[in-house]
Amino acid sequence: MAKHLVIVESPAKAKTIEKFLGSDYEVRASMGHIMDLPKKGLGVDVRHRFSPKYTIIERKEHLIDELKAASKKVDDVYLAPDPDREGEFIAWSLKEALHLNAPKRAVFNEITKQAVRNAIAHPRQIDEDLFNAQQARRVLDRLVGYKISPLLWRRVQSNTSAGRVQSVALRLICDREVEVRAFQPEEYWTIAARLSKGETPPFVAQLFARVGDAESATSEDEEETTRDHDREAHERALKLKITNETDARAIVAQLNGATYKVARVVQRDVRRQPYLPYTTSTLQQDASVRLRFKPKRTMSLAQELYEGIELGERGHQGLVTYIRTDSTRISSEAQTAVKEYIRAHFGAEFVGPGRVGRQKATTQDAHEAIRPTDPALTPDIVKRYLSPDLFKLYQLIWRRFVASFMMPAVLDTLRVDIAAREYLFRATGSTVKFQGFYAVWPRDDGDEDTLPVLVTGDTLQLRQLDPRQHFTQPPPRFTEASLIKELEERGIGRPSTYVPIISTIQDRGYVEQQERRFVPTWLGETVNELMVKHFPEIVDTNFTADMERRLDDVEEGKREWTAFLNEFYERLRATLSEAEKAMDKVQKPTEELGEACPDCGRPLLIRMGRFGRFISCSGFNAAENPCAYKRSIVNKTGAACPKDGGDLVERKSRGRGKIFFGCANYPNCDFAVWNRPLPQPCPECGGLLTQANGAREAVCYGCGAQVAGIAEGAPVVTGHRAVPESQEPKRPRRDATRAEGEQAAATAPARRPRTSPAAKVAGAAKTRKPPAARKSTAQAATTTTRKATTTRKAAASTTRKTTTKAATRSTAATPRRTAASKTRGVSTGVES
DNA sequence: CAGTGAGCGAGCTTCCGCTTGACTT
Repeated sequence: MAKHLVIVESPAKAKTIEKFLGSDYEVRASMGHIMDLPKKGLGVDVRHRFSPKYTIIERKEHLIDELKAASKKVDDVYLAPDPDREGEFIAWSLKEALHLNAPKRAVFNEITKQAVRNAIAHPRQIDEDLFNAQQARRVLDRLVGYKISPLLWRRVQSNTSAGRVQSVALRLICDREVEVRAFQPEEYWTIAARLSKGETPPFVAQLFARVGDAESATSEDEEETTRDHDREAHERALKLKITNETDARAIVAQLNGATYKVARVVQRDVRRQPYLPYTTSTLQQDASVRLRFKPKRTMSLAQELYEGIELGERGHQGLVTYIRTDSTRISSEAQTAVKEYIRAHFGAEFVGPGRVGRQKATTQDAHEAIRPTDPALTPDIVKRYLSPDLFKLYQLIWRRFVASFMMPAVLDTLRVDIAAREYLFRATGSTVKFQGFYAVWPRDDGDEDTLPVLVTGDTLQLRQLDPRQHFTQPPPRFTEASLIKELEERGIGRPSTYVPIISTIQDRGYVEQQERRFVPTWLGETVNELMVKHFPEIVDTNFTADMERRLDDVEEGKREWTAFLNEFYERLRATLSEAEKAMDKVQKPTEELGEACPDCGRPLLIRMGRFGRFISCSGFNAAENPCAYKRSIVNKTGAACPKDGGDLVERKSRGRGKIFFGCANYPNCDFAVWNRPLPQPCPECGGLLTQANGAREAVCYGCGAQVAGIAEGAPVVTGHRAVPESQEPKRPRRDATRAEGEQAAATAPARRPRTSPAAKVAGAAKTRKPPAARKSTAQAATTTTRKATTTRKAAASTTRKTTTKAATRSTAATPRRTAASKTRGVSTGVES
């Protein structure tokens, strides 16, 4: 019989800890919060020190009864929720709900035997200040959400909401949309030269400067002593900007007969540091980019890895540590284990120091980074027990962690400037001199581009000059992953809320996804404008960071939580009453369609409805002879209905608004599918093809044939979506090339200065180079992977931008319940 | 898996953060 009861938050954690503590301890889970403010009503007495009314969370009663019963059977109870604000509140809640007399508070921020035993051996009391900081956070969020939302209901529409986090997320998306709309593409040209030295394979150099423009070329000595950003600034000054075809052709003409001479060769060793282990946010981002998992999918897979997998004879085992964390910290036990693993499998020279991530103001550090629980469980070992997607995610986490404790990679890089008349070309190349963490982690693009051996004064042969037109690109709209990244960097939201935030702004109808990117709706823009105008403090992107600073003071006992709230609420009350007066009721916009109603002849209108825009008769409200004619604005797919040959059109389901595809002749024809129908017929049976696997392949609705490469060979031509999702090109932000059929530049780097549209000079040359340094031949070879260099059709990057708006929109009949005979399918040019 | 608008007036909506299943789309 157990003598002690330990309560933690997560059941998986409970299982692990029970093993550490032995049979005297029973370990149970609270499953997160058990008490909260009531769902209905404010639940806060703003006139009496913000006194909160806490209630047991629905569906938690039964659990609490169980815990209560368990607590009666033991000598003492250890409250061991996470060591952060929320955890302290859960501990307090448990004390209240279970009517505990003198519970002990145990805290550990890593799940290791030593840390857990130590925590149980040295319990403390519930920390009043930490608990108060949570109350302050909770009450502030309640006040913001439950005070502002009702104003929106009255002035905009029902079921809308505002909040400290969601309103900023919406604002980021709206601000970006403004930038995208205001963006003016600028033309620029690059000129690449294919050069060779004697018989060696040719390489590519990019034109980057005109010597005559500079006072003098930088000497090599200066070069080496100048800091990188100074040098870049200098080079920008030299940099040649070609803005039109005439100039480009003129330069090409001059360069065609020129002599190409190596003017300068700079050889340097460059160290590439490994990345830090994953936090929730970085895992979501990386899984999105590398595996194309949505954050929601990533979390659900990660949860499975965390809860444990049946590993044959090894039994049930949790494969990764806790998955909702903001920390890159690694327990010393795990550090020892991974270093030992690296030493044994790669050699001592591969063992690195491990990097320490910077702590941000908002970091709570309650858990370790996301890492494999045991580095010896390699992806290869566990592969047979995992589904393909689970395996991919585990492999990503495993590699990232092991890499983070390996040595930096050392690159032997070469930068070669080539003079031709007064122009300078540049080629860069690099070879891996020491693999370091590249032994387990895919290397970055460009780290293996090589050049022939070149010496100053060498004369080179020009093989080809390649002038190319480009246009600067607008900043990209947010994806789920890039929005999470932005929020995380600003300290907005928590690991457990990144995914729900995305759901919220979609469920409210504030934003929609187009080609995986967020576009605000009319409602979203309207709500955002009202928030920016009337509640600028709340939607200020620094609001949360400021709040956190003040909460720190509360945690440290330097400030009363009620004083903090008082100060905030005074301002909120003032802005609320101001907004109440100044905020007008929003009128939903309507516009003339420019077409007569087929029923009564009055003009048709485009109205804003609950589900977006639709067409209705302006005589809807007429005193005499009112007319209820209406129809939807629909997108055609270009495919025909296999039942009756009607157009298959995009529809939105009720509720969540998930898109499906139905026959335009509904309800006379009820054909509908989830997958997007493709215009081209099945090559096997001539039946209806539908997109599958994110457009990588197609499946025939008729005969079930799977067709690969459909998307590659023949793009969807409905005009609505020229570039299917999975083909969406990764491209440098402002550097899409227009040359059709040519290879685009390397895949987009994570960060590129937005201000510099000039072509990237580096990383263009690809020929063999006699290895300056022999590559390390560690056993790593088997686990080494190479990041596939994605070369995509450059055409795609421009089509995406130019054709998405030139969609073939047409209307199709929407039946009226009363008079189905009046349905019509008329093509209109409805576009904003 | 197929809605939508005005006005009447009732009654409803809403926040963020911590955890998993038990529910049907």
